[in-house]
Amino acid sequence: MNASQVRATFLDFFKEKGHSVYPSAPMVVKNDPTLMFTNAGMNQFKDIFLGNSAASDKRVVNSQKCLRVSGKHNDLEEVGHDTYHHTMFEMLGNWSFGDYFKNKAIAWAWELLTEVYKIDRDRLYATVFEGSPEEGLGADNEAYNLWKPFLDEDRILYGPKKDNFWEMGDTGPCGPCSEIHIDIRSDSERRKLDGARLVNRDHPHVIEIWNLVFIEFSRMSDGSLKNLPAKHVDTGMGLERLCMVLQGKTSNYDTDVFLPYIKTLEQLSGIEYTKGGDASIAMRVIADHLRAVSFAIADGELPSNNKAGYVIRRILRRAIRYGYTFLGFREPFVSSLVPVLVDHMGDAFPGLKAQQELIGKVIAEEEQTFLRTLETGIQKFEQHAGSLKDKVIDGKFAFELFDTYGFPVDLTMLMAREKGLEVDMKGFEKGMQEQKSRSRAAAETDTYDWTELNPTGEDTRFLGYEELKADVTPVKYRKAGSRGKTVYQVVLDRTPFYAESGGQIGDRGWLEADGRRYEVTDTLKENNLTIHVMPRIPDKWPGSVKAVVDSNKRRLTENNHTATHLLHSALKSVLGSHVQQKGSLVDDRRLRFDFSHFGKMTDKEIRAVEQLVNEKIRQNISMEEHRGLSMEEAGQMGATALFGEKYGEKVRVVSFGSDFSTELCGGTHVQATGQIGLFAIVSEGAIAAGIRRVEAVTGRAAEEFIRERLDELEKLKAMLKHPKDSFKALGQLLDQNEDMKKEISAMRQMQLGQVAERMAASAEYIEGINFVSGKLEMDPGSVKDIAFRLKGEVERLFLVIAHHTGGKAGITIMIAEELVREKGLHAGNLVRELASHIGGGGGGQPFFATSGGKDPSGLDRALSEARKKISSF
RNA sequence: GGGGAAUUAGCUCAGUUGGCUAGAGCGUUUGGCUGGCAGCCAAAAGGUCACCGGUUCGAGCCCGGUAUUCUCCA
Repeated sequence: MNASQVRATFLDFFKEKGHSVYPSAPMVVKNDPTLMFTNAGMNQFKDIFLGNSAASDKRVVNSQKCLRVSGKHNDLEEVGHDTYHHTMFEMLGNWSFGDYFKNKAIAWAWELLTEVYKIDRDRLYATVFEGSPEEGLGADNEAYNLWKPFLDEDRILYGPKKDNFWEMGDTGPCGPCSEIHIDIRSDSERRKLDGARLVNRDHPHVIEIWNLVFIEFSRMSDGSLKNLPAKHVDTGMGLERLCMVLQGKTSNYDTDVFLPYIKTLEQLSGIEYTKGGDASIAMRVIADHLRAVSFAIADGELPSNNKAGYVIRRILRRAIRYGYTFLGFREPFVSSLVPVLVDHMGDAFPGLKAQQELIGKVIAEEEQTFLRTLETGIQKFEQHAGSLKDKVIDGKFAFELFDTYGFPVDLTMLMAREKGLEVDMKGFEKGMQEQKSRSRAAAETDTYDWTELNPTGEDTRFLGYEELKADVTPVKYRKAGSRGKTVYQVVLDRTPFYAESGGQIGDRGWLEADGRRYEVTDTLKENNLTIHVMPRIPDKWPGSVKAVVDSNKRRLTENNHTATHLLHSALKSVLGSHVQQKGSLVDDRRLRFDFSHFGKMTDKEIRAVEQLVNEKIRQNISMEEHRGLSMEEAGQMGATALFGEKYGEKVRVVSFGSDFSTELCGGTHVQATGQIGLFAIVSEGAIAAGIRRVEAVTGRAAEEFIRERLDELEKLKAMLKHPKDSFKALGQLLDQNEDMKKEISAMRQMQLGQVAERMAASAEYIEGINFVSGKLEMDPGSVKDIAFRLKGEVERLFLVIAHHTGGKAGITIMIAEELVREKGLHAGNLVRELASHIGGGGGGQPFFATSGGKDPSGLDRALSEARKKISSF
């Protein structure tokens, strides 16, 4: 059975049992501050478990793409070293939202594994929760008894909190769980040692395959457990492991999920995958990370230097590093695996196929830059290693290499070993700890538990498509703060406030309670909650408050949002259908739109796009809006959906001219395009490989933008005295200026030459020294010039020039090199002595020195003292 | 969000406690030589040392700020 059959069988089995099949949510999470990536199948149902949203289907089945690389579940450093950890994996799960509980969950799991997938019964074990006195929880005897009909009692094991109490994160839904383990060792080994003794002992062949979680609590921020209003079932079975079992393998990497990449890597590197050794680890790392990174890019998350993008970069770089060190790759290689990946998974995940070119380009670009980083790191290392006194590489240096130049420390260690050196890892760790505590201190935020006012158990209803003010009921609020700043987050039963999403910023405005105004500074979405951010709240909440949106700001934002849709369509029609939205930001001042496109837009293309958008504005097209459509219906209307965007079951379609712009969108828009008035592109540029960014303004801001440019042009023309051909006039002016600059500089040189000559002629030959002196009204730069001219012209020179300009005085001394050698003179010392006459200081080298001071009246004295000095040489 | 670093000729980079009028290689232009493989020789052009301010007799170098890029941590 190959992977797609395994997946389909799972979904079909539960469909038969009355479950609705849900698609996988995007792997990259938006709107949840506690989570960057989907790390479990349950993430998209979190709000249902918490009681914030109602479930529309009581029984659900899905296969969810997950990424475990940060936070509570972090497997990144394990990946590759064993045969069963992954960064990205698919989690098969069946769900009950307040419907069936432990009984059916256990019975169906048994039925599917033994009767459908035909797994040997005598290889299976189950674990149940042993209880935890500190949490005040007893043993899960209910689950134990439910297993008894299927398994002998010596195959049902009690397990501790660590293994049998599942929590999503530091806070959130949780509950006891029952795991199913399988023993895939050979018969002879199984005879030698009972499998029950290897369960949860990190044995590579006695492993957990399915976790049945019985969710009934929510973990609060103070660590306590709260009962949830309903009980739920959340199960998760890793597709990759299941494939291993069903395909009779002992490593996930030997299944059809990973083997194609390993085969390709064998060809590219010329090294055989032998299952042992560093080269094999490297191949597993690369095969795993290729999948994670490609799916993340398809979901719209590009490698970058912070947040989720940084995690993606780190995964990719880990793959490159392993390929570089253990497979000998010196050129980009990960990107060349992308076509193999798309061949293999493109059918199950169309987003991957549609964006194949982009994924390849982005990965290749990242590989290039990282290989460059490695090169400079190696250079720095060689330099440092060359200047070493003992055989130990400073931990501080290793950390600097890593922290500042991104050079991986394991490479530092490897290179050190090759040279017979050691690395002071303690010093490195110390630097690392300091870095971490610095960041933690800076990022500390506190959120407190909710205070319930009028609980509803429903999503906030959004009124803002029609209303900008409404009388509403406060539902709950909490304090949130970071570094001393405290704000309140308030949830309402209904609200006219638009919460930031889909690139459109959140509304501002105020709440009126008991005749007083309380400012709303921002509106955010956290999962399905709409949160009003408020610096102050009423001491005592009334049953009803008036919510009022800042309508001016909202209208300007709507102009920009609609213009963004028009721009999107215009780009597609001018540049081609390969244009995909990669991100957007819409506020009241401007709009920003990122999209996939290869190469810079020409001026002509920019103008064409601008013209097309303005054309659509002048046509004053009315908005057509359809709410509550299914994805299928929206698809039939030709609506553009975004990869990596999570849509609910019911979607909204906004269209401006059904033949021009139709998009899935929850944002707010103008009633008719004419309101936008004018559209102007302000800039176009690159933000990553294959991704361009356009910034634009609308309405009054666009007018001002154009007005400013016209004014600028007008002023320039006026300065040129309104010539017939401004460009020609300016060109001539520039040429002329260039010529004159050259001429002036030549003349200045000539002048200086003349002065120098005159001075040379006035040389006095005293005791084997050509003494040249003079007092000049000149800037120090010119004096220096003269000094160096004379140096080339007069032999055995001792030059002293006293000069002043703008009330400042200076003395410059030049001494011929041979005099310096013969008599041991030092211009710097001499000039400092002379500078005392002008109230200043100075210095320089033995043959040339300068000084400066504020008192020009001492210049003559300085000169005569210089003359006297000669006799003492 | 917090730390570290980089920015010098068209490109890749040197530039050592602040002090030889800012250099190299490649590329460009010109002239000469030349039967080859990056042809050879000679010469020239090309720099607001990212930007703004400060310290100093003197700043590419030191200090502060800004911008851009890289990098680590969260």
